[in-house]
Amino acid sequence: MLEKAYAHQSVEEKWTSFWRASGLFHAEPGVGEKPFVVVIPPPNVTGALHVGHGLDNTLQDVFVRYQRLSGRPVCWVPGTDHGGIATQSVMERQLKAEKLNRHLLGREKFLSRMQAWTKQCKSTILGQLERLGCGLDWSRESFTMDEDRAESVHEAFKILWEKGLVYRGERMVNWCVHCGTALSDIEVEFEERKGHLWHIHYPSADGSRGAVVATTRPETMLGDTAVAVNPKDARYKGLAGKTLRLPLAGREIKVVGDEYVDSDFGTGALKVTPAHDPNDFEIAKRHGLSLVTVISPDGRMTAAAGAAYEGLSREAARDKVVEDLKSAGFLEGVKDYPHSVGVCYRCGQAIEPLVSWQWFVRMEELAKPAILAVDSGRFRLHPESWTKPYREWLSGIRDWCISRQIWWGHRIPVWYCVKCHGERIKTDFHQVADARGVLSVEGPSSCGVCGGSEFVQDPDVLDTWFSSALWPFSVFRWPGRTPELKFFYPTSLLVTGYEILHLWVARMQMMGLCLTGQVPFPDCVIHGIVRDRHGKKMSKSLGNVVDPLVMMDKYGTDALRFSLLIQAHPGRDIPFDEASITGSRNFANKLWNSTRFVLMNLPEAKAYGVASLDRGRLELCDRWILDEYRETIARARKSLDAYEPAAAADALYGFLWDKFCDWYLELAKIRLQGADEPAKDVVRGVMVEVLGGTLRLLHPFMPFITEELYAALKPFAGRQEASVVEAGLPELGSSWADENARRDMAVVMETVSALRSLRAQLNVPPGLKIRAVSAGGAAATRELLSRRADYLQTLARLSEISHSEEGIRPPQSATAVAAGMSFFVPLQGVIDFDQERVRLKKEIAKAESDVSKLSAKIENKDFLARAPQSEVESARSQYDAARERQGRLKETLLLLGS
RNA sequence: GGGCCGUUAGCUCAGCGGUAGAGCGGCCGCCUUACACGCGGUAGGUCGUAGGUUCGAAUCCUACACGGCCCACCA
Repeated sequence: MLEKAYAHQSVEEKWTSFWRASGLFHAEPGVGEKPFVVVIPPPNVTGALHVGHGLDNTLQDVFVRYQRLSGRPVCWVPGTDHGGIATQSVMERQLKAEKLNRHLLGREKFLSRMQAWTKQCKSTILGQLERLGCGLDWSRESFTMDEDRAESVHEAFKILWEKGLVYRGERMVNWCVHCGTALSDIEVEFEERKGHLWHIHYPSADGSRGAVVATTRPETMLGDTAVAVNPKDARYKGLAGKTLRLPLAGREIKVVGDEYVDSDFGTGALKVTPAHDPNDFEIAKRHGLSLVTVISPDGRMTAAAGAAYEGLSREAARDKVVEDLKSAGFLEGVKDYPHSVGVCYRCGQAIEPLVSWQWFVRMEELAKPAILAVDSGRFRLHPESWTKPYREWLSGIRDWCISRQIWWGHRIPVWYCVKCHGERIKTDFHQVADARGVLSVEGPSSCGVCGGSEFVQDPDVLDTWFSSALWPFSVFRWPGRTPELKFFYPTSLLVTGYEILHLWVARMQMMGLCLTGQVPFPDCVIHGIVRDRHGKKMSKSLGNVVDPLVMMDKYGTDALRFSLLIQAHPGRDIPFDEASITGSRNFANKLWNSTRFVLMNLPEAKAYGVASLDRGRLELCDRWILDEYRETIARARKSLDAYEPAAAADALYGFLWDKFCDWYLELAKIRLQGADEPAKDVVRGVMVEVLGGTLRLLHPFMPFITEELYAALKPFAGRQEASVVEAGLPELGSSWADENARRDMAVVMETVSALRSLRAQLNVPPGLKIRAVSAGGAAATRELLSRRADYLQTLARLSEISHSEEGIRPPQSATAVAAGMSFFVPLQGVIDFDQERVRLKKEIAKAESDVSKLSAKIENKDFLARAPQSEVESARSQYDAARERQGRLKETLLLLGS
């Protein structure tokens, strides 16, 4: 016998090890039909999983288990991502705590510490995924930086190199002075920050007035090499071509005319700092201006900034420049000026645009097939509303900077001959123009140009997203023509959050198309972010982070999963509240107890179910629940097929609780507590069928509890499967649809509700059984209620119910009106007639409002003429019912006297 | 500056062309032998605003307002 309440811990442990040993989620290439294949978005090895991972992986598990349940083999590939900058930063923080840094340690030692950390982190993460119940194919665990994946990376780089799609170029890149590396454009986030706009006077070299420029970054003036004005700006007519004297530096700079300058902004004169601003860099190219680099990659001022500033941080230099300008009389004004600042997506520090030599991937050519794929429907996003932003991003794409000046990652497989380039190649790599690299993984033996034999490898590593972009095929050991690749690729579905749509999804599509000629996955489910209960993003600094493990310990994994899933409407963020987990925990308990109830009523192990049901013995509630069950199966399946698990979860929740437990089981008790064995067997058959099927449908959402309960139920269902996922999806043919049962149950339910409401409002003691006399009504309704008097008696707690042909109201009665009938309830001594009058008046008011609304509708000529016939008929019968109800209520009130 | 999404009961959200729903919270009453992680009852919305389409609109269209997000090189 089951415990009284669901105790999740032991159940979870039991089934976790069962699944691991079962091989249920393992597929072998070439065996059977092609499986449903999903690759996990590999979590970074930076620590533990958060609740966002919980959502992402639960969703995948739902789809995977749903497919498995429907009989299709599945292969869900687990793995982790080395995480580049993010992971290196974690390690650097650890080192700092030990008063160390990576340079003190050296590349070798640093990397071996990284490996150790990664190993530990991987096992934590994979363990947590298992704890979440994820049906992963553990035999296929991959890591973006293991040997097989390294081979994929090298091959991808080689193909891109050979196609001329990867190149080394001198560009202005987004530089993070904190992380010490270049970043791609999409790794820069923009934040609105408080700042100032300074107006600085640049006098003319000939002693005339010159120009005033506006800037938010005064420290960069030390690197100015021009001032630009719009040639159409009347104020500055004739200024272009003149020479100005740069304050503090004393250098002479030219004024150039450039259409880029917006005359309406600031003073209309723009200081040009080509080495530290991307727009200025472009202006400089157009006008052949020189570059003066005043900020170095470590964020400090260079010698070129002048002796007074050299070595100062950017921030300190700003203060000093402002002060110096002020005392020298060049500062014309300053005002508060909030503006957006680009910051590093990993550390949040302001990005410094710097010019250096980096590796890039030409994107335009890669994007074209990806655009085609989404336009032709070969690649679909869910919800569909993400298609447009995705498409537009692809069509405006710019080259991707893939080199990173960190150590943790795939080293760029390019080597340089020291003899050809000189010793500088070893130390000053990023400043060496046009270095000619040789593509090689292990290093070439001799230089094709000079025959030299000393080579140095490119010191940089690839952007972590480069290896991520290959993930859907690298996990199957592409470029090897492995059986796995052949069988499992392309994959079936990708599930991920919208925040990495560009960073990851788009790049997988592009790389997949370029390198394998196929869309790596035809469907992509985009989910939202898990936020705190007020809709705020979770962050450590706000202290609103929810730890999924704590939630699992406290409420159970199924409760956590279900509460996330039932809120995971397509593409929407989820406001996470502990209260919603409580609700799901309660649901799990409801499921547990309803199964317990069913089991208590199954005396012997035999194959109960729809197949062995004597249909001739079914009564109203049986036919009704089977009809509802049939509809629920259809709705849940339809929603799951459309990748909308929340709608499916909602349908199942409502069915199990509100229909099966609150109505069916209550009515089932009548026969179960009786002595008619064949009747009991009918109920048992229905209960086992409906509950068993519901457990199966719920399994993708709540895998643990459903395994446990199904295991307990299956001896009574004639089932042998070791796991519920092998049991198949429930099905019920159209012959089980039953409009009559639906209609009749509606009458029963309406009547029961009316009687219960009457009892409660008149404070009839719950334990007291009351008598009811019905009057009026259609013959069919009367017949139904008399046939199913047992339902009314049980659910409304009636001692008896009789019908008065004459419609005589017993004295001292309260009256309920439902289903076109009156129900008189004699309540001598219990009833308070004042209260009864109030209650009736309230009901009359409601009925009157219904009547007037409906009469307006059915008297509307346009409605009658143009609305579909079925609609008109339905409105008419609704009107009749409301009229009838209104009449009965009024009559009753009249009898009571007002 | 573009684009996307949202605005429905006190809170969090479903519904997306036929007289407004759920969960939580509130209130009233119940330990009715599966479940107090429960049961019954009940209050509470002119569905952001203004127009339009339609016999009929929370649901479709157009503006606007207010949130949020994404993209964009405005000092």
